[in-house]
Amino acid sequence: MLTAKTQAADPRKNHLLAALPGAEWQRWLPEIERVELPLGQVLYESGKAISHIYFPTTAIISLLYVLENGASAEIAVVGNDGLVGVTSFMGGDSTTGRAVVQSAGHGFRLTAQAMKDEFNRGGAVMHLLLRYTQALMTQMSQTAVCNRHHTLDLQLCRWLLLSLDRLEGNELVMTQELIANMLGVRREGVTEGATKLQNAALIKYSRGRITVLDRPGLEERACECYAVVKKEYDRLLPAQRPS
Amino acid sequence: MLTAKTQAADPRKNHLLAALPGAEWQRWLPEIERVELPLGQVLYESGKAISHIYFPTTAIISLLYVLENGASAEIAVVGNDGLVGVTSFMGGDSTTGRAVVQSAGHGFRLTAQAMKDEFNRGGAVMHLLLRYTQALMTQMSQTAVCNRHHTLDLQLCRWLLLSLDRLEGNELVMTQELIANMLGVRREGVTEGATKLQNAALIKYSRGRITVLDRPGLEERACECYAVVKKEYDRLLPAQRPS
DNA sequence: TGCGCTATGTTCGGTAACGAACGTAATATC
DNA sequence: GATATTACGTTCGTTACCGAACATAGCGCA
Repeated sequence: MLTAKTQAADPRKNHLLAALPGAEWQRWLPEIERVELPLGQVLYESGKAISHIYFPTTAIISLLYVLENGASAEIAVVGNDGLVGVTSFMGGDSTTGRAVVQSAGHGFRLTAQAMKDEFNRGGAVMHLLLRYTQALMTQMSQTAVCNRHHTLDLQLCRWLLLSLDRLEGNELVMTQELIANMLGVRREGVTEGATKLQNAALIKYSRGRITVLDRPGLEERACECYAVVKKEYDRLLPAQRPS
Repeated sequence: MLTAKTQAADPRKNHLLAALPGAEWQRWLPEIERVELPLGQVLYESGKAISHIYFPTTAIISLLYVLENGASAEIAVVGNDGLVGVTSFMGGDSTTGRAVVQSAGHGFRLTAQAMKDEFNRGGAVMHLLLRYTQALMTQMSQTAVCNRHHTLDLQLCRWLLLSLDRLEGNELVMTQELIANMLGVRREGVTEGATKLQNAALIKYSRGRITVLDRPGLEERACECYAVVKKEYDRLLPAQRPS
């Protein structure tokens, strides 16, 4: 019998969980645990062992790196398209980065050990996880290049689109300050960029709520980086429902 | 009987090959092929299927990304510490990046299919390759952050050290033009940075030959990024000789 | 209703890197 | 030994972003 709660939070909203073959899905079901992911929560910290792997459904997680002087930059973003904690099955147990909830919501989690065991069974699950990891590497590469060559305006468009893809609806709940931290720039720079986008009638925002008015226009304005990453995700992780 | 040629190019100069357990090593030996890697050779191209996996011994390979407008940036660098073509066993078959020989030398290669088969046997080899891939991800992350926050001078130090670690001796054969392409900056910027380093008696250079005079000084001057990556490589891939 | 907090807007001087053009010097080629 | 080529050096105006300081405006809450 489905309770209201389980209905409200279907694990299969997460694409990776949804892609599990029937047998694996049955095996995982008792292992996964639903968790709330409030804004700002740190899922793992640089150098520390990872305890759980997270599969976001409605939340968005930022993988970011914090320098000694406190400056930070986002390396990649994970939503219902993926999982947080690839390092568990890659064998490192820890990373040099940090994972933070960038947009509040929910997700499911599995202990790192359970994840490792499932991975080591090999087969379809392993290959799915590896393909996801490669997609993540693509996103990381593109971020590096984008940081180097593209202006803040373009990067802001890319970032908004990446976030939007991982949410329902067309509204983002996040302040310019937060965005600035993610992009590794000053808050004032984001204000400037956001103002331009608002003047162009692409978005509308007020006190931590950004509404996207013209998504095609935003895509038009974004740098190629967004499209490249999206295409690669689609290629590596085609939408699939298990039988 | 060892010929002069095989002596001059021991596959086990590559750390990953050196780390193979005895049984695997015996199985791989007839499969690997020695190749010359001249400056500028492209080992794989964006979007195209990878035919071979390369294990550099004396060459250095740059993984870089080229934007639509021709601008480029290095994502990571691979030498005798690793392999080029993780995408073969990660399942994607192709990448969005490009691999170019940045410093001429030699290496060994394996067909992508053979690599995939070896990987899929699981066990120690698979885990070794995955740990290497994680180390590579660390390098990519750090590059992204470094691109964002550090000045050209610092990045130049980091880059020289990364290259130096993958070569024998203390001399790098590469022009400022090439370095500029790798770092994704103008050649003039590299001239300026290199001049400063030379004035500080850290390096000496002339027409495509850079000699490192004071390596500790260079490390001192580099941003934290170099040390972080090195430490993570050492952690994930401890020097090991198989029994 | 007003107080205070937080989000956003604006300004100003400073700097790192860009883009382009041109100068110089070391090595290669004949 | 003259010339071409390639690598490096220098200059100048421009731009994107920084750092800091300060102004305003929406919103919760007493």
